[in-house]
Amino acid sequence: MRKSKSRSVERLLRYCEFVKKRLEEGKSYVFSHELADLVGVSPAQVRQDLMVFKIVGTPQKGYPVEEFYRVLSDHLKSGIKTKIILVGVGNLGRAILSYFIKRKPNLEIVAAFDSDPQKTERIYSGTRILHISKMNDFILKEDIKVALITVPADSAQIVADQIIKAGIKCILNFAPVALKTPPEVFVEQLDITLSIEKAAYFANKEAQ
Amino acid sequence: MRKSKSRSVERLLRYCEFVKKRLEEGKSYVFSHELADLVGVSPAQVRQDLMVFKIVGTPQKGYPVEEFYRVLSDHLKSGIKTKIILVGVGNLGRAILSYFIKRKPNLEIVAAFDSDPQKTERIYSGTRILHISKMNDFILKEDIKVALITVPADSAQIVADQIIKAGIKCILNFAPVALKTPPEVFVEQLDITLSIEKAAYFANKEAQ
DNA sequence: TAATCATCGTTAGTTTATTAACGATGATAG
DNA sequence: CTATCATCGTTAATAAACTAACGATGATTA
Ligand SMILES: NC(=O)c1ccc[n+]([C@@H]2O[C@H](COP(=O)([O-])OP(=O)(O)OC[C@H]3O[C@@H](n4cnc5c(N)ncnc54)[C@H](O)[C@@H]3O)[C@@H](O)[C@H]2O)c1
Ligand SMILES: NC(=O)c1ccc[n+]([C@@H]2O[C@H](COP(=O)([O-])OP(=O)(O)OC[C@H]3O[C@@H](n4cnc5c(N)ncnc54)[C@H](O)[C@@H]3O)[C@@H](O)[C@H]2O)c1
Repeated sequence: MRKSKSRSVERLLRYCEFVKKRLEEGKSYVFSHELADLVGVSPAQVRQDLMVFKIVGTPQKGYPVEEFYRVLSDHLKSGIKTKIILVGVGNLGRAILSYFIKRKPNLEIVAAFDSDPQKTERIYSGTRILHISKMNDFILKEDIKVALITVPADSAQIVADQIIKAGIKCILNFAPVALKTPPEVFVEQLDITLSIEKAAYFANKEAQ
Repeated sequence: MRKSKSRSVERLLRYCEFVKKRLEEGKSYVFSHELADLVGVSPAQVRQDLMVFKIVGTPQKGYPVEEFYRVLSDHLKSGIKTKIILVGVGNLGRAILSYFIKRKPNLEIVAAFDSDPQKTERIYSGTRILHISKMNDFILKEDIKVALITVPADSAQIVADQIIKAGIKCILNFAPVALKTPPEVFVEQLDITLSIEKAAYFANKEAQ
């Protein structure tokens, strides 16, 4: 899948959350440099992001928060509740489940799946844990498009194949393997270990 | 900090791990397209990565695994054990602690810190959990350069300021806030929620 | 009144990241 | 023996992401 403007989507999501808070605080305007600080880019980048959506501000007051929020939340569909499943209820999977409960109103982890019968057919942190054998039907019936993969590396590709076949279009993969997927499927890789190794690399470099 | 060639470092780390496995399997050569598949880039990119390190191969056999591993592991300092601390022993912090125990020989989480006295002064999954008040001295005495931040968003900046003052040079931040840090500090942001929101965005877009 | 100022929208330029392309190589097949 | 082939090293081209910079605006200050 084209990841087109993937980074700008990240920023837009953060802007949207921020201006929502502004709105609730009763503030009417926001400056590009405030948003720039929020996400860690230059004000020029922020202005460019907003230009695309024809959100116009004035040099005196900045951008009008209300219109800003309306346009962005409409584009980002932040009103729509997205149903998500999680596959692999291990240490990481449970951490995510317990974090997400009631945290984000527009994201809902509607079920989790595991191959271990000891872990399934119960509720964890408000989420149903079902056996993997029920996954295919569940995805189809509930029309799920987004999945989080938190199974061991060996199983990640197998799981990916299964869920894509069932209709999943967007995957967040925490397993440290590059998934082979058809081009229309969006895959985001979140490799915690790799990130730590990278940090370690720079630490050792800096020290010469 | 200059993130220079951050992406290529990620790939090099994966190549290194892969050729190590090759070596153990007794294979002598590897082709660029095999490495390309591994990390999800073109063979041209792989060849370019290796060119920098003067690792030369032949069109007939590919790249010699032994020299490949020697050069890369030397550059990546994968022999050096990097000491890491973790701050914030919540759900995510504990998941990481239990994952890392004995998993990566060159990375060691030597201690974890928390502000909650109920969670500290004990061992979790083989790692000492100490009270945050002992963090500064620990970083100094043990000469720690890498830290993982897994505290709530409100506390992340405070923690970052503390650890940077104590000497931390590389931070992996799991809290959903952009940290303000001096330019010489390497910060990697791992925002799980943002990644999920991004996936949800693409899922809703695809559906029109 | 006029100078100063921060910030705007926009265009141009820079940096980083990645792929395309091309001549060269030498093993293998006809 | 010669043509074909996959793959090499390398350079050029392209794409993505971001910053710099500039004229414009209008409020504020001198
Ligand atoms: N926990 C961490 O902090 C951490 C850090 C870095 C990377 N990761 C990666 O995240 C993933 C999960 O890590 P973890 O620590 O939670 O592992 P874990 O072993 O605790 O949990 C894995 C879970 O997946 C289940 N599972 C295995 N095969 C399955 C299958 N085919 N279908 C459905 N469920 C299956 C297991 O029963 C288990 O519950 C791994 O790929 C790991 O490499 C985790
Ligand atoms: N758990 C997840 O799956 C998940 C998902 C997305 C984002 N995150 C982010 O990761 C971070 C941790 O998440 P979590 O679910 O583990 O939270 P948590 O509330 O379970 O744990 C946070 C821990 O940090 C400790 N803490 C708080 N302030 C501190 C301070 N100043 N110094 C030291 N320790 C302090 C708390 O005592 C607690 O143990 C959060 O910023 C969260 O937004 C987590």
